[in-house]
Amino acid sequence: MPTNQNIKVSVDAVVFGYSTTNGLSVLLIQRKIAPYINEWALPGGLVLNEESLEDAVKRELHEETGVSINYLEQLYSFGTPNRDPRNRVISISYYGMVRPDSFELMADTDAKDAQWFHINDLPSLAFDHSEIVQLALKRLKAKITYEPIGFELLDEKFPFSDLEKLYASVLNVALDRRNFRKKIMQFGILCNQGEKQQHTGAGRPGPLYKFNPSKYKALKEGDFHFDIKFA
Amino acid sequence: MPTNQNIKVSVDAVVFGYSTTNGLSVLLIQRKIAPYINEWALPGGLVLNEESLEDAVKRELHEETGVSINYLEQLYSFGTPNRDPRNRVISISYYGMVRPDSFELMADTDAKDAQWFHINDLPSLAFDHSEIVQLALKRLKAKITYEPIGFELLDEKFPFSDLEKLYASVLNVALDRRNFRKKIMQFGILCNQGEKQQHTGAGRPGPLYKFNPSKYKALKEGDFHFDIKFA
DNA sequence: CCAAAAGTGTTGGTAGTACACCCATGA
DNA sequence: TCATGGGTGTACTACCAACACTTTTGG
Repeated sequence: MPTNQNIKVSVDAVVFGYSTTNGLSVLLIQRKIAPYINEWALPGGLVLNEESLEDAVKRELHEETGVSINYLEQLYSFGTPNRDPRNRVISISYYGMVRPDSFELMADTDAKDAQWFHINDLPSLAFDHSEIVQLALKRLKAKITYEPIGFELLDEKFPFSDLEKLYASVLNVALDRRNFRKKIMQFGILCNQGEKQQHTGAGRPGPLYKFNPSKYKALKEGDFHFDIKFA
Repeated sequence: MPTNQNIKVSVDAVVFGYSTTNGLSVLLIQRKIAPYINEWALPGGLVLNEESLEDAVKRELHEETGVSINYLEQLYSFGTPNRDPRNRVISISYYGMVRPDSFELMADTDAKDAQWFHINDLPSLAFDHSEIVQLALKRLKAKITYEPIGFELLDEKFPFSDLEKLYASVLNVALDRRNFRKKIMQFGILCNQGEKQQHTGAGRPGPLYKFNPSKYKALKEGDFHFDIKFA
């Protein structure tokens, strides 16, 4: 085995957040060190010798932004020889989701600042990170139609309309309220919590729901398929 | 940037082949060097310093088996700390397809032998390569239902029944001949070559078809979706 | 003329889409 | 009482699944 290989391995995370008021956003850090000093980039960094790839992503993300993630999935590995101007670095990218309100952002280590940016209003990014974000978005849009991952972006208890707005805004389509509700309800993966929405301003308050992962798992064992396709 | 990282980067290829008589197979090499000497493994090896990941896969594949590939796609990156007993090595895996008859296998460099193995009759594999093959198979099954990649496994000109057998054997289901034909033909992505099958033994010979990639591309620009779902 | 594979239509069920009005609440 | 958002049913359409006999060829 030749040992003259000189390539570094890093991980990067595309973390999506969602709020009914602001829509879909991505978590970025402002770099404290060269290259691309002061520019915005994905949280991430070199993998430690004894650490799994997932652990590396979670560690870097926590160090740089203060965010801990629950849903995380590998996206793609980027290895073009000159994507990093210093050495050759391949990046194994991940994407994940959090509820933005559940964390206070705290920049640290290599990051000077950490912020949420709306998906349609991203700054230009360091390295090939724009490409990574676009790929992650594409994957999110696809995945949300055939796996119930949208719930990772909502509060644990949510009114039905939040789910509807989430789908409409992520998929960027207008959808029929009645048909959407019918479909989701048929799956039987939501449980009504018996509570009502509180102080919503105007309008009739609706009940709060909770996603039931064990019910979903049971259904998946059968030949049931979660599948949302609208327009 | 700390430079004490000591991780090597390799690529591995899961190459699928298909023939109407033998069904779906995977290309494996027998290792010439330790660890796992003499055991079967996926073709692959370390990425060179100046080489893209795809180039690395193609090079290793060609060196070790004599096969050149046309369709190739990234699968997943495996990075568990002890997956290689020597050093830490992360592997970026790819999967691809060839028509097995179009190459004579020639083992070389790290490979002592190179052979096709039927997907249901694989030997035990070195490293975590069994896991990689299983993942590739899962992806192939999924992908063949929503992208017309099956053609990569057939001869350029093929009788309709070959396509049908391919789907039946990859997806491992019995499918309705009339409905399958109806669906594929509706897409309009096959062109009849005006030739007939030759010396087929018994039975009525059918016409030969060719996949029309530009027609498919045109359709995809619209809101058309290739989609085969049976049983 | 027999065996093997190719070719071909119709029907019933199911799931998707389109669409409009009433209800509960807060201001 | 008005504005805002929540909640609900039906009819039409389009697609999918099931199903069997005839045709062409080689032996």
